[in-house]
Amino acid sequence: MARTTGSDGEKTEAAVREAAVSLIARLGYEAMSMRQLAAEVGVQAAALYRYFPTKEDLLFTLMREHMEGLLKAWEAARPASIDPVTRLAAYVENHIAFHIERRHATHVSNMELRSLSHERLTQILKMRTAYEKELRTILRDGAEAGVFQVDDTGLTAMALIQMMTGVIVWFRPGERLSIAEVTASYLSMTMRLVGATISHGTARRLGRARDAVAL
Amino acid sequence: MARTTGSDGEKTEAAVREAAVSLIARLGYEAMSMRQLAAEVGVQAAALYRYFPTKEDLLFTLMREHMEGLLKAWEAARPASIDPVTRLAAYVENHIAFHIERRHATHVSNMELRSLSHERLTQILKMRTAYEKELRTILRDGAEAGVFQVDDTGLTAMALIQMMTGVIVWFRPGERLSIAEVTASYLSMTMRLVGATISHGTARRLGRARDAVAL
DNA sequence: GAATTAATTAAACGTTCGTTTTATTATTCC
DNA sequence: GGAATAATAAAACGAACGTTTAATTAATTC
Repeated sequence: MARTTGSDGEKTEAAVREAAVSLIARLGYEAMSMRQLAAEVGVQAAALYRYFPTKEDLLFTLMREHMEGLLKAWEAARPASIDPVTRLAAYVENHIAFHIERRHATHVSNMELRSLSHERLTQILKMRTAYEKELRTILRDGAEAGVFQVDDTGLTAMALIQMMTGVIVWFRPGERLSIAEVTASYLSMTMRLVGATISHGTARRLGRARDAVAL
Repeated sequence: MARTTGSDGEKTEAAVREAAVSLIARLGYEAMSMRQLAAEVGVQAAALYRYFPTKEDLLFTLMREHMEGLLKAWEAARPASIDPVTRLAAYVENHIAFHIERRHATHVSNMELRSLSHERLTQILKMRTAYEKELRTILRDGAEAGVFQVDDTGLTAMALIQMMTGVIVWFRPGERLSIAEVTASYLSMTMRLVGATISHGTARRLGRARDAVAL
């Protein structure tokens, strides 16, 4: 047989991406076979090669789009304010919301880096570094303004990112805690960790987050 | 050919473990072939099967011994004191020291869980849970004694563990920061994160840690 | 120093892998 | 409605995989 009734390139490609993220997150990139992926999509393995020339191209595409999405999400969420506390709060909220919504894709982007070619690894790491630099800038500005107590900006940024991203390891939607509760907790942990001096405006802001949890 | 001059089972087994940890950490469990591992040890692939009946047995052995080592290290480091701040400081110091010294093995134990059979996964997770429970107990005791300000003991424990273990992702010995500096920074971040009330004795203890960094 | 045991090599087994080739059918275009 | 094109199936390719079997040699035992 050959082309099947109702088949459509765009639909198939979208289905491949979705199935690939889920399968790679569950089994790992090396452990997932192209035949397994094809079966999940309901297609023959050869059909996958119409959309992605190699298995690694598929992986890279998933990772690149995940990182591009993360950078775009932060661009959209980045506040106009220059207040470091406000900016840090926005960064934390955006980071947690983005990663909880994309648990599988985050898993893939964090765990399968070693399966990329050197050149592509560099591309992904460049995007990641740019994203992390945003946090370091916020921390440095806050430290210089005297509203944060931070020993080492780089170390603190890494610690915060590991802590926040780690939420995808244990968080399961619909269990004990809601996304809003988790976000509020991570926000207050972050602010304490950086020794944030709470201004009047900030206190009102954090108070609102806490009220939301109480609902 | 067959048995080689000077060959010895114990030496070979130790070499296999060592090479396996390093190769799996670098390439991933699925991506590492038994032939590759054998070549690294300087032996034929079939020789590996004298020590580990299957590839998965090898992985499981590495993970189990890593987790057993972690639990034993904490048993040895656990202070007699009932003061939550002292206990938390000991937990953080032990955790970071243990994981920095075993970066590769930690990588393997954290990243390759999905390659274990269900039964063996359960065994490893049981050990991990027992270890994490120690931290939750410290946090709960501290919260009940009023020396820690912690919203949610479980969530805080996970956040701290992710933050601390994450050190192996970016830390490289011999670069900008020493192990002592990193440990001291993580200790103070932890204490701020849990909102620790610093007593006189604790202040002296943390002060000593800070002095060590200044060396 | 012969017999036994431990450690290893060399070769092979069947399976699965990523990928390519070729053929076939559905859809689109004019 | 015929031609062109897009989307797929089916089958095959060579390579690599984990593992097993059989043979061989070093070390140990008595």
